[in-house]
Order: sequence, then C-alpha cells, then structure tokens
Amino acid sequence: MNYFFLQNTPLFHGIREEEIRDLLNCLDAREQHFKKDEVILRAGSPTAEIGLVESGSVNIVVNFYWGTSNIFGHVEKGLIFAENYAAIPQQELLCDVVAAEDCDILFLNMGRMSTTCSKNCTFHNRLIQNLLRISAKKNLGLSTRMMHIAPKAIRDRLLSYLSEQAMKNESSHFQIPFDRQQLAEYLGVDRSALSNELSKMQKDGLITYHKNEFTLNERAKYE
Amino acid sequence: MNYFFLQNTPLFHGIREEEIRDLLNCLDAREQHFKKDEVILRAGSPTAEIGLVESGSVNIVVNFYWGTSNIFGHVEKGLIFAENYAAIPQQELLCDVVAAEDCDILFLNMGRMSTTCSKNCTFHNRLIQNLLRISAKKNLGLSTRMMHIAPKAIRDRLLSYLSEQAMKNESSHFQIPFDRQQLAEYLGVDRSALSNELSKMQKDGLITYHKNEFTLNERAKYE
DNA sequence: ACAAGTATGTTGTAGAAACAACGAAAAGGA
DNA sequence: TCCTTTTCGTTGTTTCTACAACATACTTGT
Repeated sequence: MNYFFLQNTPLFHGIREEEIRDLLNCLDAREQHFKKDEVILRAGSPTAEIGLVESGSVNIVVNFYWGTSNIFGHVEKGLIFAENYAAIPQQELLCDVVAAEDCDILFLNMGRMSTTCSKNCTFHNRLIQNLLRISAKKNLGLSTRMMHIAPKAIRDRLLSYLSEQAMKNESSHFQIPFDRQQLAEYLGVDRSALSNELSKMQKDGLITYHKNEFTLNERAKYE
Repeated sequence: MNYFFLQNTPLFHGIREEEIRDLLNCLDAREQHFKKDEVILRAGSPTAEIGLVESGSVNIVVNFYWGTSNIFGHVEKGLIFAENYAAIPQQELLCDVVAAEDCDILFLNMGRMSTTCSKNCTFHNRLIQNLLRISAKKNLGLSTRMMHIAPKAIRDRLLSYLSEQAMKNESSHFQIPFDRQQLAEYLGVDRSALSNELSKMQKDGLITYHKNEFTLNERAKYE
C-alpha cells in the first residue's frame, strides 16, 4: 500500500501514515483491479462504500431509459467517487461507474466511519472533516456553475461568470482558467457563438479582453 | 428552545431532546432574530457557523459586479444554510443571505463539531452523519439537474428527465412532482415551448401523458 | 524562420426556442 | 351551478444560438 500517495489525496490529507494504516483497517479497505471498460459500480444498486482511484481513472456514465448512454463525469487518480451514495443509506446509484482505463480502486466502507470510534477518534474526525470538505467543495462548484447557466442568453451567462471572477479576484482585471472551448462547455454554449458574443461585448464597451485576460469596464454597470 | 421542532429538522433528525440540549451547548448555539430584508450573512466574509431557520425563511442572493442582484435560492423553516462555507475554512461566501421575511436563525459553530468529542461522541457522530447526508442529497440533486440541463434541445432535456423518473419508479408509467411551469423552470426552458414539445413527442409516439401522469412508450427507445 | 498544428475570431444560414397572445380545460369558491 | 382563477395547450412571429466553413492569430518543434 502506497501511504505516501494516500497522504496526498484530499480524503486522507493531514493524516499521518500510521494513522492511515489504522484507518484502512477500520474501514474494511479492499483493493481491486479493473480493466478498461469494466463496470465498477452499477446504477440501480446501493453502496455503502466509496471508491478512491489509486491508478488510472474512471468515468461516470449515465444510462438512459431507451438504451443510449453518456459520459457525465470523470474521476482522476487520487480522487473519490460514490461518496454521495455512501452517505445516503438505501440511495441507489443513478449512474454506472466504469473504468476509463486500467485502474486500481480502493474501496472504503463509510458505514463503518461514523459508527466505530474506539481509539482513532482524532483520525476519524479528520477523515470526516475531509469528506465534508470534499462534499462542500463539489456543492459550491455545482452551485456556482448552475448560477452561471441559469440565464438563457450567452451574454448574460458570460456576465454572470465574469462578474464572479472579478469578485473572486477583487479586481475588474483578471485571468480566467479556461480557454474558449472549455469556457463554452462550462457555460453550456457553442464555442464560436461564445467568441462572437465576446467580440460584441467588447464592441459595446462592456469588457476588454485578450486571450484569457479580461477587464470589466465601468460601463458594464450600466446595462 | 423548541426541541420538538429541532428533532424534526434534517440536521437533528434521530437525536433525542436531552442530547440536542448538550449538542447546542457544545456548538456555541446562539439564536438571533432578523427583520425582513436584513442581511444575515454577507458575501465576501467567511463563516464557521451554519444557520438553521427556526421561523420564517431566507433568500440566497447573488450580487453581480455591476450592482444588480438576483435571488438564487430559498431556504425554508427547518432547513440550514451556509453549511458549505462552514465546512471549508477560509472559504468566503459567494452570496448574501437575506431574510425573506421576519425570521429566527439558530447559528451553530461547526468548527466545534469535529474538534470537541468529550462525552457526546455518539450524538456528535449522528449530527455529522446528518450533515453529510444533507450535503450528499444536495449534491445529488444538483448533479441530476445538471445532467438534465446538459442537452441543448428541449426534447432531449425532457427525455433525460422522464427517463430518470421512469428508472426511479421502475416503471414506464409514473407521475412527476412538477406542474408545467415548475418543470419548465427546472429544465431551464420556456413553459409554452415545453408544452409544445410535449405535444410533438406525443404525436411522434414517444410518450403518452395527461397532466402530470406520463408513460414512456417503447418507441422512445428508437431515437 | 518555417511548417504544422492549435486556438481564436468571423460570417452566413438554418433551425429552434423564447415570446406574446389567445383559447380551452380544469380547479376552487361562493 | 356559476363565476373566477389557474393551468395547460396552440399558433405565429421574432430573436438568438448552433452549426458549418473559413480566416487569422498564436504555439510549438525543428
């Protein structure tokens, strides 16, 4: 078991090697290897275990009623999946989890997490805190994106997004972490239409930009 | 303090009155009254406390860079807010929390939750479990909605949503919990356009419906 | 500096959704 | 039952976006 690796995952962050050793035992940890395209967890069944990707990566796959499917998410090495289902007893998985490539998964029984509290109380608490933080971060990420996608017009979505970025940077001048394609996907619009709208906004004097460097003009306040 | 009320909130669910009493003490609980339109928490500042709405209700309000604002969410009596921020130290609030009407808020210091573990260990665990479940449920709700909004065409969004409902009910015949207006808002489309698309889908033989009662036809599988 | 590849901007068009306005059906109260 | 109000469906028009196709700028490696 590669404890150094685990220490640097968000889930075990701040927990020492010996403590992780204890925890793994406590959580009925089990490792399992999957080949590319193997189904790791299947929609429709509940799970008390979360999965931590030790190597490779996995896809979250939605299956529609009429047979087609779609990749909805992607979980990289070091990150976890199914934590939402493990936290809600009897909640069935809505998506399949499928190996995107050959991978090793560490399963941890989260039912054990809150019940057992014999000796490792401090580590337990740290682990739970980490889990809460992970969940909270995902929530924030989803909420803010939802916020930006709520308006129907591309311009409004852009203004919502850029406004948030300006606030986050506490400046009307800032850089964004996306290229055009990524920004378009994030906002759920077409890339070329996005580029087009950015041009118009610049013509209209709302913003100034070059590549991923943006400035919100004062005039943006008047519309 | 109305313990009966608290016992029936998602946060304190499954915890007995005496235990709640201890917990409140442990979490530095404090009650505060707010008048309509008073700002309860302000965007830009971090918080270690979550808020539980004891009476009235609050709005989550987004403030844009150029001064306009928008109601993004609503928290009813018995539910909590700011739990995502309290779980992430130093994370600043992205939205204001404003009293939608006169209300009483119970603030709970979540920093204390994971550190203190003197005697009430079992209650603490139950509380944390509840918090994790609340967070997980919100996550699932946001994720599934995201999933349904991902397609650009109204028909595809509807099929995605109806497909999920069919799976959840394990039947191609089911009722949905929305009226047309609510469904349109949930899917982020225009109501009349939604009605129109439903008609077309019925004409095309994909679905059959009457009011909020739907049936997915077999033919839905062939497109 | 050059070539190949990638990212971004531009334009026109076809299609789809928003919007407005109205009619029909259903629900709820007096 | 009748009236009022709300919900839902329908239609035509307008606006916006997706899409395709291409032009231009920027990177990268050699």
